[in-house]
Amino acid sequence: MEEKSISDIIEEYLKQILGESSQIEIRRSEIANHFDVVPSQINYVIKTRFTIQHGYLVQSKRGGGGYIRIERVNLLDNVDVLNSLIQAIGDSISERDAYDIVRTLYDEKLLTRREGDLMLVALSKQTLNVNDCNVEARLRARILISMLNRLRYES
Amino acid sequence: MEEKSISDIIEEYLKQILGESSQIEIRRSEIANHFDVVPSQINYVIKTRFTIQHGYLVQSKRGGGGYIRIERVNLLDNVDVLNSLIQAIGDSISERDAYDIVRTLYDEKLLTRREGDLMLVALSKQTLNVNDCNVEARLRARILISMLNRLRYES
DNA sequence: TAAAATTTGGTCAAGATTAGTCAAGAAATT
DNA sequence: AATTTCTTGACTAATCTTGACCAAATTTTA
Repeated sequence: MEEKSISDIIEEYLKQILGESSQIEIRRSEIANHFDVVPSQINYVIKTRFTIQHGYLVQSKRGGGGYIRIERVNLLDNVDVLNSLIQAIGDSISERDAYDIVRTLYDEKLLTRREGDLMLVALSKQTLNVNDCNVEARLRARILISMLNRLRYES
Repeated sequence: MEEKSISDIIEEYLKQILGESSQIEIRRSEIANHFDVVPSQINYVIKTRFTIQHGYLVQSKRGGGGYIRIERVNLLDNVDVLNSLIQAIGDSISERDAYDIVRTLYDEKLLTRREGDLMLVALSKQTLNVNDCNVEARLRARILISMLNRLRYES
């Protein structure tokens, strides 16, 4: 609510800019300077909050004129994006990453809250309750991909 | 009658704040400090008094900027139906029986078509893909029961 | 043009900050 | 007296912050 971490604030800032155009290019050091953090914190924010699971593609370039480009994408509409998402899932996915994907679909209004919650409880560690974490993650991947494919065909 | 425990007092305090907005975010250490108890007592209060059976959803985040979020939800009045279904499922259920339950809920208009389909793909033999049939049936039961529990409340 | 210098972003690990778990003992209730 | 509930704290886990070191691209210089 009130005491947000600086990472949360940087996330909001970037998303606010992204609200105006669907793609932005930033200079890492500028953002870091603006929020008075070390440059690698920007990498941390991007790595934890702007993944494909969240519905973002990120590209970057080093050297003079370097940049970090963040692009907002649609997970289900675009076949390429959906494929890269399924590729990112692979045959195994953590509870956290699965949660992020469902959350993104909900944010994009592709799921109702009830549908999203039904998916989340089916993917939760508590429900799956498998001793072996690898087995659990593989099972979660199968369930999630099955559900995504169902959504894909029905939309 | 008797003295209130400190857990009761913390419960009242949280519910009072929840009376103003249907969702609150607290910092565990702040509440613990305010009532002069160890932090884990807050977990105890939440675990015993803010369960889904009581009509609350709880989420949390650790690390800097961490929080515990408590949300009040509206319990629906079809709880009895769901309870008896959960009873009937027990700790194991076949694909066929699970299908029938979902179908029944759909016919009773407790599920939309999409919700029902999402449940079915998550419960199918093909998705679960577990060698041992008993293990599979127990896993299916856990998933179905978790989903039915989600249907107990709205929004 | 090739090497060197400069300018950018990337990785990783240690430390800090927050919440979660569990079990033992105390207190209350039956 | 037995059982249940509450309280406490040691240990665990997740997340965030920082900085040293690495890699790539461009620009400058020999």
